[in-house]
Amino acid sequence: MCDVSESPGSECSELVRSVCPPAPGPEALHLQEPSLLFNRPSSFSSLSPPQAQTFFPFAAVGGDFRPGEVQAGDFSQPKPWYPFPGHDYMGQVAGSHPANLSPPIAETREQIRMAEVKIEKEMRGEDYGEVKLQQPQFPTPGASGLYYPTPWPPSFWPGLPHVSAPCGPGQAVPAVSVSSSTPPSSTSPSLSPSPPSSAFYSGASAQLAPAAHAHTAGRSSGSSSGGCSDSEEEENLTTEELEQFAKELKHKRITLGFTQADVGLALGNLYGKMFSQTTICRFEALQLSFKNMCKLKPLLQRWLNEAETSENPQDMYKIERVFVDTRKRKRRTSLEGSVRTALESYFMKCPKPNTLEITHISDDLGLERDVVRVWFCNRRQKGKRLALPLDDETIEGPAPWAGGPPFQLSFPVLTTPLGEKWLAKGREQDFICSKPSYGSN
DNA sequence: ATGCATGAGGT
DNA sequence: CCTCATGCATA
Repeated sequence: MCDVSESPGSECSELVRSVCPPAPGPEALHLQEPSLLFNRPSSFSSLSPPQAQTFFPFAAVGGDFRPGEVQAGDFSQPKPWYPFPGHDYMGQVAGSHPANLSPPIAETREQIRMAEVKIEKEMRGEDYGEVKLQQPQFPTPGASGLYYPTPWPPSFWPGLPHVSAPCGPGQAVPAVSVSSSTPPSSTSPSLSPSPPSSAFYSGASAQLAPAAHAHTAGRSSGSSSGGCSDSEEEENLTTEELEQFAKELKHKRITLGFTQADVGLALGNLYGKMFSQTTICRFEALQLSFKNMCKLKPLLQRWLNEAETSENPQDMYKIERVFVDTRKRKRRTSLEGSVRTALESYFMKCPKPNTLEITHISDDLGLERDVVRVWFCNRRQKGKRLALPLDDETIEGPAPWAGGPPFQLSFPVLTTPLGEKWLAKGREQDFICSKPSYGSN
């Protein structure tokens, strides 16, 4: 297939051009019922009943494409080639100012490392030196949603072949390079009553270290939970196992009164590798790559085990961890709805624009090139991890965005969220933006 | 919960 | 420049 890069400036550019009207009014979305766009086998609907799982090939999860929230108002320009409903973007106001006030205290090994190794590079004129306090969240036993009835449909495809060796050699998370030191400033501004914050990096890290390289590579038969003797047993987990575990994790976490952030911190406290609320959230929501899920599962499993057996998990896991990141992060760009729409349009036409195209787009929309580039990267990433249920096309035809849909799946569509994401992921499907041959196939 | 960003590791 | 893992900031 052809990759954009191979046909530079050709189709993509044109597409882009056609897709994008002059800067001001790029919104050109044609709202359609996703269901009309793709023929989803009936199995689909039957499988994802209550939660109206969207079969939307793209981020059905939130922000972007929410089939249900399509606002017809905005996009009045019918663009037949645009197969997706416009996502709505709630008034996102960019009025954030990172006001920071606490003295910088680098604590995370990452942060520390970065701080020294990296020093902000490009801050356009206005940079916002922001220091962030990672404020621990209190265990709000109900806050995050006490219950999650999510009846996930049983996934019916066995272990994904392509992901058999999930935790590939690729990027193992360096278990914990926490090693050295940087003694945490054991300040405990938060709630935890007991954490020996020192234990944070020191001991714990060691445990994981091996994991990093351990990667139980191969696909032996997976012992899904206790498998690897080593620290990590991410072997060949099946999607079912992961799904189940994620559910279990969430349930127990909530039951125990922990927030996602708590868990993330706990992992750091216990095993040296800390994670953010975001990551835990994505894990529970199965929004991580299969490989990533496999990698994290063992850690979470351990946390869970400990949390369950511990009499006073609260103490053990709630560790205050407040650090300040000295790094300066570029202020988060808040793209306007119309701009986003335009980007989406471009994306549909060409998910992988080349340099020139990116420049063109950024120009057209009046955005920084980098913003556009990153946007596309993120969009692609999202597209991969979320959905793409019918990636059959990937195999037999043009990418969904390249052409028109109605594909007939040769096998039951994956209905579980996991399946969709992971399948897509496992296939490593690549985007193709050169052929605007709609309906080809 | 998720949008935009960073950075490591690959090509 | 990309992918991927991950996280800050924010809706």
